[in-house]
Amino acid sequence: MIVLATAHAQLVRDAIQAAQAANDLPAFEIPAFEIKPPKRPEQGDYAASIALQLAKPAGMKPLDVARLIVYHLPHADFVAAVEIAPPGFINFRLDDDWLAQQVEAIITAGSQLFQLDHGKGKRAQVEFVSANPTGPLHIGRSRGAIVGDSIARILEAAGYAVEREYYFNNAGMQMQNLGSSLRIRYLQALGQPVEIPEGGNFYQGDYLIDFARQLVAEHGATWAEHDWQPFKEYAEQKMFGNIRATLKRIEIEHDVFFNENSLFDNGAIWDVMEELDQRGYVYKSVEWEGASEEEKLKAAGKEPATWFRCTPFGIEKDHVLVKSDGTPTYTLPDIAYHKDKLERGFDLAVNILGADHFVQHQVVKAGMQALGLDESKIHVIIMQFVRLIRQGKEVKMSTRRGDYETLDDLIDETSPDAVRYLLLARSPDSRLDFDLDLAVAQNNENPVYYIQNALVRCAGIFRQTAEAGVSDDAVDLSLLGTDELRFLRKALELGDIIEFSALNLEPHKIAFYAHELAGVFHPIYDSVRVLNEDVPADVARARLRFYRAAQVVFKRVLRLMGMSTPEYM
RNA sequence: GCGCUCAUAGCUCAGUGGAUAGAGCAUCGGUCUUCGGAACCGAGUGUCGGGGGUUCGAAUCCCUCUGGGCGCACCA
Repeated sequence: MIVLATAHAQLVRDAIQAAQAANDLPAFEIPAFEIKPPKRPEQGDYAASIALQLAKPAGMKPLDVARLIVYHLPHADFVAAVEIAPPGFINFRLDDDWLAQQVEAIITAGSQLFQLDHGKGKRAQVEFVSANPTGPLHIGRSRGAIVGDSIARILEAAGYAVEREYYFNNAGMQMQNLGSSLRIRYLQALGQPVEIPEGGNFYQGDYLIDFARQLVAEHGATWAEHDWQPFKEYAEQKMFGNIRATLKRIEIEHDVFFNENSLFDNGAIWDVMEELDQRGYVYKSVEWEGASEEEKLKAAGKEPATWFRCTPFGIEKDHVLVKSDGTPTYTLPDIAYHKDKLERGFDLAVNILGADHFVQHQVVKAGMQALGLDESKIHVIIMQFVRLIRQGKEVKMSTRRGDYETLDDLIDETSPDAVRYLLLARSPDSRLDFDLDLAVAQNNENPVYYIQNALVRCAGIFRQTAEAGVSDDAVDLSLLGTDELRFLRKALELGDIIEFSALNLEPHKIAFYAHELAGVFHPIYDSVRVLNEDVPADVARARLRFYRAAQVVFKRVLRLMGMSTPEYM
């Protein structure tokens, strides 16, 4: 099937070139331009403002440019009429017969509807979640999880071979604290009078009490003399099981779990260090080169550390690669990790990060440039935070203490579909308030139900018509009315939406589109009946066929968002 | 203080150079009594945070001010 916005744009581009070849228009480079459905129906189905843009380079009036473009426009079967509107808009109208025939094209495409070849032969990687296994996933991670997986789905629809990756760290102090915390819970489970110290870096969550009970059930008291290490390993394994199970509930499964530690084991971080050094981006000092007097005073007396000179790449200050005690910071393996990504040959590597990691990603990109790598393949989506609202008040979240809201809790309270939709339906740039009461509400304020109800209504028609023996074989699609054609226009926009979302990595467009599509569907459902004595048999059959196509479109859209496609609710 | 980001209808938000700025919810009025009413139809609402600039054209780009959020570690 064709993507209409792109197809129209190609017609216009061909027309401009033809006009230039005929010397009707002077030679100039054709600028990037957009063709999209206009706001008002009287302005056609697709509209272009290119003639206005070209007025200056062409040295002509916009209206004259528009006339020339229209004159040279090649024929296309999907175009019924082209109109010029002052001051120079070109408005296209879709052909009704062609539109009606798209019912068959949609049904044939099925679950592969608007499967594009934009990324054909290309490999994309999306890295998301990437939470260290120190506790269950909490709400703060959930938005990135949904957005990351949705981007992966859209890239797949655009034709990319996509890998979902989870980057984690199972070494370091945090994990040691986790092991120590579990050890105390274990001793408690054995009845020993030990307490988790207040205020320390211990994990208070109840999940460790559960793990401790399981540990006692499996090993009895035999671990009582062990230090934190085996406890850490046990906790880590359990935690990952927990995290993966949670993610699976919202239809997220990663292909690769990348352990940061492997970059230490194979020496990759030291290779990167050496290369950065050779290129002149490493130095040893107690403070960074541009340090203020105040900073120098603070650093006085410290042992020298190893710094990454990243200010040449527009970063405000240099960052430490290796601490004075000889251990690397997070920055060094992170640079090595992204180098590894690029060397694995991905054409596109998308990284979903929280707003607090903004500077860190800049440093990593600087690292890529310093290494002479093509950092343009790395795309970072910075997400603003999610705020949880209950009864109009913010619910405070904390990973360390036990009183936080986990993603599991959220799914239990609402539903996987509500979580997927509500966390997706917002631009990543804006902060997201997740209103628990609204998400729990089973009423029409919740867009999830409005969208899925369209599918349920289709299923209802199919059940009833099957009983009544109405067939939709070999129907005459020209019997479809203007309402059905209106829905088809909107349905065909899905191609534009997928292409745009994939190109700009903006998955929230799909969520808004889904709601709009449902908004076009429901009024039609009311007026365009199949089983009604006033409806002639051949019209009923054509309409039934139409609803089959509608179901295909809704299913495709819901699956692109990782949502279920119910037949009953 | 510096960097990033956000500010659009009563509320939650779309809209990133084009035509008269749009949805949903809420509010008010109506349909209907059902191929699933979790529905449909109709009505009103805007100093696009303020100011300046670029442009034939700005919610959109630039500057500036105000007000939120997030960063500005030898943490990850």
